[in-house]
Amino acid sequence: MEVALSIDDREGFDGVTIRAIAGEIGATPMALYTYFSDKSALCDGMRDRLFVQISDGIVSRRSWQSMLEGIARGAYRILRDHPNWTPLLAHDGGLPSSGFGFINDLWESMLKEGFAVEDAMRAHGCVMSFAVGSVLFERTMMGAGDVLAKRIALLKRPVESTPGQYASLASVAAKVDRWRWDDIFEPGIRSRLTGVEANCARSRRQSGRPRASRAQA
Amino acid sequence: MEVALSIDDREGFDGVTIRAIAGEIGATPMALYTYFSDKSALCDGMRDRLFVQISDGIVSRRSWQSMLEGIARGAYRILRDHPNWTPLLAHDGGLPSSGFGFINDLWESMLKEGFAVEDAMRAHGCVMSFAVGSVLFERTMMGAGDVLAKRIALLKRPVESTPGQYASLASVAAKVDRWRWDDIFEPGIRSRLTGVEANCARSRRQSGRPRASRAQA
DNA sequence: ACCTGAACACCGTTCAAGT
DNA sequence: ACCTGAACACCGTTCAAGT
Repeated sequence: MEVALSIDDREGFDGVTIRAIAGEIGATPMALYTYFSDKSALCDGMRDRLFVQISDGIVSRRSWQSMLEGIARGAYRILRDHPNWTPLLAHDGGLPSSGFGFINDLWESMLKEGFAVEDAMRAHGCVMSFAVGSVLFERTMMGAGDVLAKRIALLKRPVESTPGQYASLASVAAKVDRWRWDDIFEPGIRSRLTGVEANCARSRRQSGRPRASRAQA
Repeated sequence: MEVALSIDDREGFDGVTIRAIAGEIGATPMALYTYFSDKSALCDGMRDRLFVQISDGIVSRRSWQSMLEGIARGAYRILRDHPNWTPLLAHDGGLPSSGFGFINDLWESMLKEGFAVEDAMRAHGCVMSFAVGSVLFERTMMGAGDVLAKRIALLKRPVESTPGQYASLASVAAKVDRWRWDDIFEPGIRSRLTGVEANCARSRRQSGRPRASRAQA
């Protein structure tokens, strides 16, 4: 699994072949079929490892706020550090089983704090969508080149080929090489988290349900 | 291109082979190489068509608000209707050239209305990340099965196999079959859009720059 | 410029055979 | 249970050849 992810990192998702993995661990391609039924199962395993790496970075699990923040930041950071892993997100399979424990704890904590079930999903979705969507947005907007220079070139190329046609695009492209994407992500994730917290408080007031535990907030 | 997207729809992304496309349009595989240099160029073309389909559904381009709302809703709706197209998002290549005109118009309108360049990117990213991230979140959470039943099964399976272990997961899973994801997405996108508008107003006050045109607001 | 058909180097996977 | 090696049906792509 680790070998597969490391190949993905270096060669891209298309480079992850059963033959390549086998070669790297010094075995025959068919030897791997003892451990995975087929390639789709191998991708499931990679998704599993991805989720583990994301949740491993979470610093605190004492409140739903810190868990939600941790899982969102982790997803963003890991996918930014390993852009070639993003195709794993688009694959089928649902939440990997390695994530059941964490998600269960997160939801338990949210429900305990007064979230309605649908509001918990809404909050969870709001924050996580922003995190993984940010990675996709940066890639879609700026391209997925390894070096920033390539991204700038991608955005500037059409502008230069037809001067004046895309004036606003050009004015943004001119600034892009001085951007730190974290400065875009950071206020965004903060804003989502405070918004979610405000919704929780309001939902608690409406339902008249008190907090289960003051200590966690 | 349309044939490629239709195969993607029916057979999944892995089914999109040069041989399959050629067979469907009644030609030899090698005949396609007159129109695409290689498979990566073919994927670029598919991304291009995807963007065109998304922006075709935009109802009004009179204000940056309606453009931003339109592109976000379009991305969400198209990807929900064609889940097998999501892998195209994870591919490299940057913004397809068919999107230059629209994005240029959007940014021009935002800059005119008083957004700083970085704030325009922030707002654009906030709304679009939520839209495409929502699709991914629903797939990651619920799996990508065609039928809702399969999604429920995916979430319920671990719960049933180890009863009581994931109580909160189970309580959410029990409600999932009555959910309409649009009811999660709808308030989310509304909230993002009003938030962005508030930020624009504040940014305009801070810079002391007046609106370029009252009519557009 | 556009299309063909044979060929090449790859891929996931099956199968029969070994330990 | 675990591993091998040959084989099969596929894939993207090259190449020489045709119009």
